[in-house]
Amino acid sequence: MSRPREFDYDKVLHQLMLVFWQKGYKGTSLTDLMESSKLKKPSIYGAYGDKHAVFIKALRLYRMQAMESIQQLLSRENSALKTLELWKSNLLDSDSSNCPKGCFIVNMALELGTEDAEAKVEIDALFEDSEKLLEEVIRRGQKNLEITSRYPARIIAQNLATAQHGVRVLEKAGASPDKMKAILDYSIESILADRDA
Amino acid sequence: MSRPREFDYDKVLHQLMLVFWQKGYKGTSLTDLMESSKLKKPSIYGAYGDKHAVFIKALRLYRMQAMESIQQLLSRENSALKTLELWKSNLLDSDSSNCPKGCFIVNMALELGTEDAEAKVEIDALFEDSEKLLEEVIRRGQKNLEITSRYPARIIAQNLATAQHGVRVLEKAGASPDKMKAILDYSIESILADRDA
DNA sequence: TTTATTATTGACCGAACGGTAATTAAAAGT
DNA sequence: ACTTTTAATTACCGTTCGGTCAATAATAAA
Repeated sequence: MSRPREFDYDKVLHQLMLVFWQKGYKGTSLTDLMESSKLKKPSIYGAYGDKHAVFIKALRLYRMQAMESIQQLLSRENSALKTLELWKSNLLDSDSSNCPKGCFIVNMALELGTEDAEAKVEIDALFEDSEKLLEEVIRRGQKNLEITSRYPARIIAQNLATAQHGVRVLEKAGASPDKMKAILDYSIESILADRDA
Repeated sequence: MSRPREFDYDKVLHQLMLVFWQKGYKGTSLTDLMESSKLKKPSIYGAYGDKHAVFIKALRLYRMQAMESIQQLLSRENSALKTLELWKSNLLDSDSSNCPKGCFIVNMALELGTEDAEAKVEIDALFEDSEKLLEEVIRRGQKNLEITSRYPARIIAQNLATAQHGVRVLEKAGASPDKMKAILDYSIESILADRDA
């Protein structure tokens, strides 16, 4: 018993996310959001809330998509090495794709730090979850003797996650895909098991 | 034959840098700069130029200080391992010190990306120079058989630099010093030579 | 067909933004 | 003492910011 909205809520939220991803939180104005969504201010406000609420919804959407993406990596029952290669390709592909540079969450972690409590929830959640998924991959690889057991899986996973953050920094700063590839190649190669013995 | 300025140019620039470091470029208003420097708007403008010019001067100051700091690490003729330990302590100390979280340059790299050409000069310069200094340390360590020669010094240095960026991300996001220490410990330990043979 | 509810629109708000013109004050050169 | 030059202060400018009010339009329920 009411007028239905004339736009696709999820589709528009995706568009809004892209704007925040590209321009940052403070760098995005309501005018930017209006242009990309082709909605007027009160429509955005009515559907998603104020600027900060839109932003948090955008962060959450990004996190969900990112989580799904990396969970798919693991669900396919590949070897640990193959999974890590897919992880690497994923990082390199996103660089050449048409979406904004870098990881939205990492970008926002550095813009907002720990000041925005709601944003911090999303940031911490993605960081922890992706670290845990990497740990699971490493654990598998250690059981299969693909990956060194010289260090605990957790430590190795922490380091891979940190390397990923670092690569995101380089990506955003305009580093070449070749350089990013070299770094990720090393990150993987240096934890292979056949070095041990 | 003119009136001298009543404040210390360099001291005030340092203060202004801290504001940009803490609040980011877009997050810093002229009012913020006025409060921290205790100067009025036209005084700031007269001495340093407009907001963007102040910002670039602040970035350059930070880069100079950072460069000097890491060059000092190398100039003391320690072993490569000792130098890397100092490098690690440096990263961990800056976390517990009273200056803003994270690396100013990394923060700005992620806020501005490649859009601000003048800022990009400073960002690229610090990234490249710190990578080169790390490469020099690694090269020394390889000659002394302290550090593995399984990979070229340049690759190892790239990876250490990337780990540093990643740690800066974690620091800014509020990670514990313990976690950062664990990651840096691994980064160093995993390139020691006594693993090879 | 009427009524209730909600989406959309256009106009508008006060506040904060970066920046500047005009004035006053202070030093140095003559 | 007087002029010149530059710093500091005050008041102000136009623009953009995020947000909202009032009016209109569209749907579903009665």
